[in-house]
Amino acid sequence: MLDPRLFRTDLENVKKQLKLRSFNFDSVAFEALENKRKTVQIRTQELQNERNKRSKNIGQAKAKGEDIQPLLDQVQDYADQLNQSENELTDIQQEMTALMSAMPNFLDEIVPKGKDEADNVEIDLWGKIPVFSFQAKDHVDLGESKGLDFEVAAKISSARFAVLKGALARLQRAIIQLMLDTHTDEHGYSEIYVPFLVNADSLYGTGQLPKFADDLFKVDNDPDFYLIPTAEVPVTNIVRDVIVEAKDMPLKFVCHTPCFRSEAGAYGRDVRGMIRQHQFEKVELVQIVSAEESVKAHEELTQHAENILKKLKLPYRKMLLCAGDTGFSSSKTYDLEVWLPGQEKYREISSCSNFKDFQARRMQARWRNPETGKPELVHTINGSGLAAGRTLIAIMENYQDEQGYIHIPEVLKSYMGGLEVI
RNA sequence: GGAGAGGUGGCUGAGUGGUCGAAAGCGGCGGUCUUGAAAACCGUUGAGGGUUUAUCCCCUCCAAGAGUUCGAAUCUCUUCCUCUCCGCCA
Repeated sequence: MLDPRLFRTDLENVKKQLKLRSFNFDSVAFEALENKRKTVQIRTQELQNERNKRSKNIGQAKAKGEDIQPLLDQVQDYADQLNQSENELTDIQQEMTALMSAMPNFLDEIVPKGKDEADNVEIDLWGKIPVFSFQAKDHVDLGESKGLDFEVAAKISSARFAVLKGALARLQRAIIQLMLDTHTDEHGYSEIYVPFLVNADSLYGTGQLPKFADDLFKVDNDPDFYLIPTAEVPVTNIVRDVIVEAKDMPLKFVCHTPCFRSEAGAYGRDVRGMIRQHQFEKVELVQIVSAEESVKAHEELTQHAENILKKLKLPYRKMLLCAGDTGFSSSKTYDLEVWLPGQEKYREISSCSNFKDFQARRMQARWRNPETGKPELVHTINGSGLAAGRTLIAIMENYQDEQGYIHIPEVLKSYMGGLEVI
């Protein structure tokens, strides 16, 4: 959520910022609503004040044993007026909140213009793309004889699910272990385990609701639960409605969870293989920091994700997303894209975003700044470190040999019980 | 799932219709005293919002929502959560 004060003090800038995101903002209608809000709120509060004063008078008169009937008569006509005014105010406030909840975050000024992923800017390139003396296979062909099974998954569930058996299942687990160990032991994160079903408030807090309900799996319950699309949701919401003490800042969490996405808008995209699934494993990094620290923390968190790719010796590039490709809640996002020999393309394996105070305002997540003694909104930052399913694909494809074997990367061997080749 | 007890400020905890945003204690902050510190004493100490240049002032918030009332932390209803016992269970 954007700061409501911006709408009152600098509406022109709001218009300009939202236009950068191609968000159609009717500022004239908004301003009219805002003016109405002001009038109604002032009137409501005056009426409330009047009611409070008169009620106190009645209380005092009664305490003295005076006749309160004349006072009661006076106050009669207030109830209706006040009630009407309060209802009107509530309606206006709800309308404004609904409007503002649907507005995307402001982009960081460094974010390049552009409409889709073709306009993203490469800012770093790491590793050597492997050159094979044979036709490289993709993970589907490589996995066929090794326990990567889409048919069984389709039978048990549906398309866009995968079953992993034997060494491949273990390899995915090894990848997750490596990530968790690296982030806790070397990057200073605390590991955390969280629920995979969350309530609507949590999804509102991180910005998936109300706008992106179609991307989520909803579980019929009263009240409804949703399967998490990313660990970002439960982990970030830890600080919802919390004022974090300065001594506990920054908060750094690493969390492994499965992620569930309906992929409603992705019919026909990436239908082959396990690039795009309804369920996948991910290790997520989340930082809760002060506004002052947030730029630095975002850079660092992205590097933490990059370190995993480096350890696995997987070639990747780092992209700064353009305006059109940056997510709703984010002000600035780096995508890490790993090289997939089977597709001869770089594909997203991590997305690291700085949400600034956008999620924090929705969540009322604050920290107490010792300099002012006052609660201030935190900044939230998160990124995949990394998506484990896609990491598995990347390893399969980059570490293949002519016979179709997959070699285990050096750093994973200790997690694989000595297994060198699958 | 059944029965019972509860949810009050950073924490403990009082408050069953009328200046209660809320006693008291602890903690925090400021001060007196001290070479310094502790102890003692004094003062201060929630969040959000409106208005304002600012102060003042005003509104809202005692799990959440609805209701009764001139007036609700206090009464009624619904929901959620926590604890205890029983049942079931990895």
